[in-house]
Amino acid sequence: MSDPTDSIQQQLIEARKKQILKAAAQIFAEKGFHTATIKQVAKAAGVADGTIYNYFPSKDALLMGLLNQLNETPERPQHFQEGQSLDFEVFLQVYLEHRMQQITGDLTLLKGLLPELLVNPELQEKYQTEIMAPTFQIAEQYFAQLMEEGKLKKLPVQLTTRLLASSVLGAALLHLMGEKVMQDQWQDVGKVLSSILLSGLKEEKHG
Amino acid sequence: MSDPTDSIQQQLIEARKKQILKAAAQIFAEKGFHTATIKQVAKAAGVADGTIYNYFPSKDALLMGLLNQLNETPERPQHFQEGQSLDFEVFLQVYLEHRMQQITGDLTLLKGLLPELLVNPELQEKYQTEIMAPTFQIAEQYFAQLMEEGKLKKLPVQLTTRLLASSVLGAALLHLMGEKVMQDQWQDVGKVLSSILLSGLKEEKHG
Amino acid sequence: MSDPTDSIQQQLIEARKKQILKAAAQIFAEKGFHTATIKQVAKAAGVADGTIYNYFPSKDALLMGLLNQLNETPERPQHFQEGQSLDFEVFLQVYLEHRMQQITGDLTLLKGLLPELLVNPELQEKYQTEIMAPTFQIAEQYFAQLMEEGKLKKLPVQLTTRLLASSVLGAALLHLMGEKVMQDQWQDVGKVLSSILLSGLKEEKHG
Amino acid sequence: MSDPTDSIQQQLIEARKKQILKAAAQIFAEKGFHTATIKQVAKAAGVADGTIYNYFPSKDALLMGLLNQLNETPERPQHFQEGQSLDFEVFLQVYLEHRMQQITGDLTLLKGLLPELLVNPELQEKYQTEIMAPTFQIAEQYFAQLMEEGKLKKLPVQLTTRLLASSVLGAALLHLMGEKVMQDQWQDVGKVLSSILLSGLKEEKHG
DNA sequence: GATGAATGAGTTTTCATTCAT
DNA sequence: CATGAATGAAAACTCATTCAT
Repeated sequence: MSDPTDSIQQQLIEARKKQILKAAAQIFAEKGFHTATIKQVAKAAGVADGTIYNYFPSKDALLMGLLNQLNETPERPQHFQEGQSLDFEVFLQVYLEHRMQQITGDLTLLKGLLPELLVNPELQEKYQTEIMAPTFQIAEQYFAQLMEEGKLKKLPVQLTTRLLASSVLGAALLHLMGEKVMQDQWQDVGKVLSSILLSGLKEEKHG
Repeated sequence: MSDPTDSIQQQLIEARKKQILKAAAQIFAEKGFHTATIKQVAKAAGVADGTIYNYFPSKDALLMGLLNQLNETPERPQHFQEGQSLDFEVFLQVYLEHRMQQITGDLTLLKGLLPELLVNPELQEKYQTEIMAPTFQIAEQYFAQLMEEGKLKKLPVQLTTRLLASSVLGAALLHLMGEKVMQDQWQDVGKVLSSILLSGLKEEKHG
Repeated sequence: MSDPTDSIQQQLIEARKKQILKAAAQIFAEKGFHTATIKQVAKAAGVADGTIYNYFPSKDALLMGLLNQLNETPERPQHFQEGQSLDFEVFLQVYLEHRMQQITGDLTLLKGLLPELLVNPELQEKYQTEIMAPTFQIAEQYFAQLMEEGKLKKLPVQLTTRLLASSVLGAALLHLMGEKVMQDQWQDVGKVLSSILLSGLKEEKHG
Repeated sequence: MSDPTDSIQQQLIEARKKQILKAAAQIFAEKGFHTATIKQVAKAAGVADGTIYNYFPSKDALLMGLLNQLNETPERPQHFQEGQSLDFEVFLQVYLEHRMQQITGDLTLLKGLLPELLVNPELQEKYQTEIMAPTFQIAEQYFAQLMEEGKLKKLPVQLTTRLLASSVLGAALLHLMGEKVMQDQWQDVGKVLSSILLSGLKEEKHG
């Protein structure tokens, strides 16, 4: 079989990488990518400066590593597939509540990446290809089917999925930017957002 | 009363400040706040490095200055007041289309600020107090009234206004992050978004 | 005419460059290129570390600058031309004595460059093209003519010029490497070398 | 008497040392002493970084080790002794041809040492005492005798031997520095050099 | 004795800021 | 006030050396 020693070595290396990435995520989120220093990350990870370079070739590579980590927990697409058996109304509500909760963690991480994501084309490309595109693709299929079945209004599918994502992303961003109401009532956001997205703001006309 | 020389002096100073801020906005948007250098801003503004420090005490102060500038063109609140005379449906559509168009410029600037906005508490505080709070306050009043009048569903007003802003902000963010669909179909975003926000995604039941 | 201010600026810049190069030559010669630090060069030049980077983009560029400086004092070729009017025997003697004297200064500089010259292809190329090739070209013409005129033996011209240079270079190298005899009797090297090169080591046969 | 185990141990240790020095010679020649890293040497030697430190106390010690190795193959002095039975003219020709061929290998190694040799006094001292001095001493005796016998011109013996060495060293250096002619016609250098050294450049006068 | 991950001192380089002209 | 050369603190990164396994 495979040399078990190798496997253990690999596991140790992976563990160390995760330890460093975790520290990086924390420090980057706290101070922002550029303001954060390798020294700070090293200290947070409990290792020496140089040790980080035994696992990542550069500070930029730490960012990439964080992205890859996001990539390795792609829980999102799965939800859409599970959702296929549910009523859409229920699904959206459940999905958004869960998503809102989850995004807080993700976004603390994203907070460290976002600045670079806006400016660094290489990172942008990676994020688009590896994270956004796959998610949107599955969502599009799901929405297209629902529209086909007459359960949803006929709207431009691609834009609709992006706008759904936008509202979640935007809410999280306001939250990160320190908007008080968004922070105080964060637990209600999923419910209110799903309500708006489902049936709109307008009072429905009666009889 | 006031010494007219002073006034002219003041105007010259203001003009110089604007010239520098304009250059800063451009450079920060292009490269991001940290990657941009004072030298680059100075060159873009057509002045010497040192000159910038005659008008702004530090690089950080340039960011503040940009925020202040945003503050001085508060066209948004006005829209809500104008909207009071329109049908909400029409208003939202018009408002969103206009907002979407305008936000592209704003966000190019915001792209330079956002990183700092996520990380720098002082800046965050300023942005909250001087820009977001006033806008939301007016919007809240407007929405509260519409709900009162039965034109809108009864929803938590504060959260609703934030979510409205969120979807716009999120859309712009996706656009900035290089999302292809959002970029290609940007001109349709306002229409589709207002459609969703008004009457939701769900197919309305027919009698 | 041309703005005299510009000219003064240029002169100041050139003076500063020379000041830094001089310090670099000294420090590189003392400690060798790699062992020398920018801090040491800066200190020797009496400027701050950063100042060096206002004049040279990198430590490597300092080396290049030193080569260029060698290039700007190409006194050697001239000698060959002057030599055309002299008897070769006299010329070689005078030339070597002068060259030996001069090379001590040059080689102190070369001592800083040589290590890199052996290893850095870019530098090597530059040295070949800009310094050696032109010198050899003139020497070749001169020697070819002398051979033509029957004043010198017919030998492969190119190799002969290189070997002439070799013996000077080698002597200087021994000197630099600390060879005692070479150092102690340095003032006689020119004379002995020209004697050997002119009529060889062998005792000439008589009658 | 002596513990045979010790002897085997010693031999193993010596073998390991040679293996490491061989790798060091190669890597130092390729990249130069400072640019080369212990990691690279270790890899080339097929051992771990740390292992090198079981045999040499420091990176500098590797240089010393290489010098010692040169010292252990002192084939040169022997040649002079053999030469005593030959005609000087033949001897010089044969010797130079052989030396030229051999020096290419030596100098590839020297290429790695030279930078340090020019700068590091400790190394310089060692090289002088252990390598150059003995060689020159034998050569001096040989030349002094030839002059005594009237086979060579009376010239300052010490300087003459150094200049002989200089021309060989210089030629090799030009070769290492990438001089094209020297590289292309390397196989002829011995012949031309011996011709010049024997009877000089000047056309001998006839009758 | 062999290993190679961890260390951290030391290096090059950048750039906000100052200040003499 | 404008200028831009000088400054030097601070950052990313390298690598000889150590030492637990």
